Amino acid sequence: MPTLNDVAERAGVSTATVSKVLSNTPYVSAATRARVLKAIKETGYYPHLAARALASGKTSIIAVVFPYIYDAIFKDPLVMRILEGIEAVCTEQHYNLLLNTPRLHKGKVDEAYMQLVQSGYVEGLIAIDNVPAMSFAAEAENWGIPTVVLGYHNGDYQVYSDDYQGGQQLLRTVLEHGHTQIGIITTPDEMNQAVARRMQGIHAVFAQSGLPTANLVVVYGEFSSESGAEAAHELLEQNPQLTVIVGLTDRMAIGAMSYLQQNGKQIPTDISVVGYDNIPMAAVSNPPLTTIDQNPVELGQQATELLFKRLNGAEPSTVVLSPALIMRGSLAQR
Amino acid sequence: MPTLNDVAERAGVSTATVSKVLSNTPYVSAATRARVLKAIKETGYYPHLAARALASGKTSIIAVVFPYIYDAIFKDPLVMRILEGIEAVCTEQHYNLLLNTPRLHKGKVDEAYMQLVQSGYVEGLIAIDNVPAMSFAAEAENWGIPTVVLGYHNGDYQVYSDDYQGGQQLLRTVLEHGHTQIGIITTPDEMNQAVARRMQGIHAVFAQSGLPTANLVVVYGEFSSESGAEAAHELLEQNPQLTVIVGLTDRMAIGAMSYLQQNGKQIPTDISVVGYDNIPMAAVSNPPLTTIDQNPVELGQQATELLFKRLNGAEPSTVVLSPALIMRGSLAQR
DNA sequence: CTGAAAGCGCTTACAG
DNA sequence: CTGAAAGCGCTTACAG
Repeated sequence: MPTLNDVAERAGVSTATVSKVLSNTPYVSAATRARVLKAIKETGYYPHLAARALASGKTSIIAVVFPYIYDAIFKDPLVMRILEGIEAVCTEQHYNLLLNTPRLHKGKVDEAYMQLVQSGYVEGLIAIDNVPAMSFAAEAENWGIPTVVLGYHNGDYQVYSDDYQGGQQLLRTVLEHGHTQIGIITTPDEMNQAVARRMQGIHAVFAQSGLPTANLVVVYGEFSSESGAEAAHELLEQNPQLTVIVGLTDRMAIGAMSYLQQNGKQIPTDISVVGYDNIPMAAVSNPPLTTIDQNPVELGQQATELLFKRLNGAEPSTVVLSPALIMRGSLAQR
Repeated sequence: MPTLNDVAERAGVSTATVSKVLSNTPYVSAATRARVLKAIKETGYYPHLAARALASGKTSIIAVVFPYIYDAIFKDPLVMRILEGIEAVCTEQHYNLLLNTPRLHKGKVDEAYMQLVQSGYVEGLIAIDNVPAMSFAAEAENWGIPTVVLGYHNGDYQVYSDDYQGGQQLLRTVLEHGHTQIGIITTPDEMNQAVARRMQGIHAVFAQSGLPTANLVVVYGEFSSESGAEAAHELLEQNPQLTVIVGLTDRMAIGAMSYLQQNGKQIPTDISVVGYDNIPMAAVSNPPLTTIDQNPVELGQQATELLFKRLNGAEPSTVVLSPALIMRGSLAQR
C-alpha cells in the first residue's frame, strides 16, 4: 500500500506539502498541487485513516448507538430505516459508520460502549434512545465526543418526531370516524418516552372530546406483536363494547388484528384497528393498517446533518419533525 | 484521557511493560503485573485503539458490507437479523462493527468502499452478498483483508443457508398437501443467487413429481410486496386453475396474499400461499404464512466465528446451514 | 509557497 | 523479567 512518503518522493516534494494538498490548504502553488495530484493518481494512494486519526483526531467515523433491549431492537424495522438515512448522509460526507448496541446494566455503563467512546475512533455519535433509564449520549459527550440524540433523551442537540402531535392526530381521526368506545394498547411509560408522548397526545384530545372517562380503556403491551395479541384479548374480555383498538406501535396493532381475526372478528366491519409507525408490514397487512408515519429515513438524515453541523463548529438547534397520518382500510366509519 | 505513559509512570515501569501486561505476555512477574493492573484501574485507562491500530495493524474493527441495491436493502428484515448475529459475536470478542453499503456501478468499484478497504481500519470483513454482478469480497481480500462471504459469491471462505434444499423442502411440502397446479413467483436469476437456487430446488422436486410441465407456472417479481401482488395478478389471469402460489421471498408472498384477498379469494380455502424467509410479518399475517426459515441470526454468528478463526490464523471451511420449514395456516390440504 | 522536525499513543524486536 | 528506542503513517506548528 502506497504511503504519503511514496507520493511525496514521486512528486519531488515533502510529505508536509502532500498533506497540505490533501487537506486543500490554500497556500500551495498550482504547479505543485498539480504534480502532487498526479503522483497520487499514479501511485493509487489512499490515506491511511488510522494514522490520520492518531495525528489529527479526525477519524472520519461516526458511531451510531442504540441500547440492546426490549424484544430485540434488531427486530424493529424503524431502526433499519433510520440507519438508511444516517448512512446516506455519512456516505455523502465520506464518513464511515460504526454500530454499537450497549447492554443496559443497572448502575454501570456497558464496558464495550465505554471502550468505544474512549477508543479514539469516534469523531461524532448519534444515540437512538428513547429509554429513560440511562443516557448513553451524556456519557459520550462527557468524553468530548459531539453527540446528537435521536429521540427524547435530554441533550442539547436532539432530533425527534413529534409523538405528542402524532397521538393527537391519531385519536382525532378515530373520533372523526365516529368511534366513542376506544381501547388503547400502549407500553409502560418508563420503557419508551416516545410511546409515552403518543399517549399524552391521545389523552389531551380525548379530554376535549367530552366523552366519559370510561370510554377510553388503556392496557399495556411490550412492543412485540404477541404482546399486542394478548393486550387485545385483555381489552375485549373486559370491554366487548369497544369499536376500535389503537395500538401505539404497529407491531402491537398487527398482533391485535391477528388476535381479533382468529377470534372471528371482521376488520374493520366489526371493529377497527389503527397503529403507529408505518412499518412495511402495515401496508400489506389484511386489511392494510391505518397508522402514523414518522419518516424514519428523514429522522436519520436530520440527525446526521445536525451532527455534521456540530463537527463543523456550528450550534444547531433541535429538530422536530411532524408525523403524517396514513389512512388505510383498517379504520372504518362508525 | 489517560495514556499508556500515565499508567507506566504511576506503576513505576516502562510503557513497554504496560503494553505487555495489556497483551497478556507471559514473561511478566506477578508483582509487576499486579502493580500495572492497579495503575490501570486507578487511572481509568482505556487503550487508544487508533494508536494501537497504527502500531500493530490490529484495529479491533470488523466491517460488514452489503451492496446498496434492489429495492433498498435497508428494508430487508433479514439483514437486520444477520447483523444481530454478527454483533453478538463481535461484542463478545471486543470488536467493533463498521457498516458499509457500496453502490453498484458498472465496471468500477465504489469509491467509499475502496477508501474503507484501504483506510487501515478494517481488520476483517464480512460481505453479505448474493448479487452475481461484482464481488466486494474479492476486492477486500486483494488488499489483504481476511474476508468471509455470507452468501453465494465464490470465495474460499463462505457461509450460507442451503437454498437449494430449502426450495426442495418447500415444493415437497406443497405437493404433499395435494397441490398439482402450482404458481411460482421468483426473481430474475442475475439478481440474486440465493433465490435462483431455491428455484433450482423446486425444479428438481417438480421434475420427479411426474406432473406435466404445464402444471408449474413461473413469473417474476423483484422482491417488493408490490411486485408480488402484480405477479399474483399475472399468474391468476393466465392460470385461474392454480391452487397454490409459492412466493420465493416472504415479501412477495405477502404481496400476493394481499392481492388475492383484495380480489375476494379466501386463503387458504380458495388458494394456498407459501413464502420463503420467515420474516417477522409472516407470523402475524392473516392467515399466518407457511414459509422457510434460514435462521439469519445463526448465519451472522457463524460468519463472524469463521472470520475470527481466520484472524487467528486457522483455515476454516465453508459452513452450510439447513433451513427449516415453518408450517402455518396459509397452506391447506387440497 | 515549502520543508524539517516533532508528535499523536501505541507495539515490537532487540538488548540486557 | 524489564526497558530504551525505533517506527506505524499521518498532521501541524514553526521557520524560512
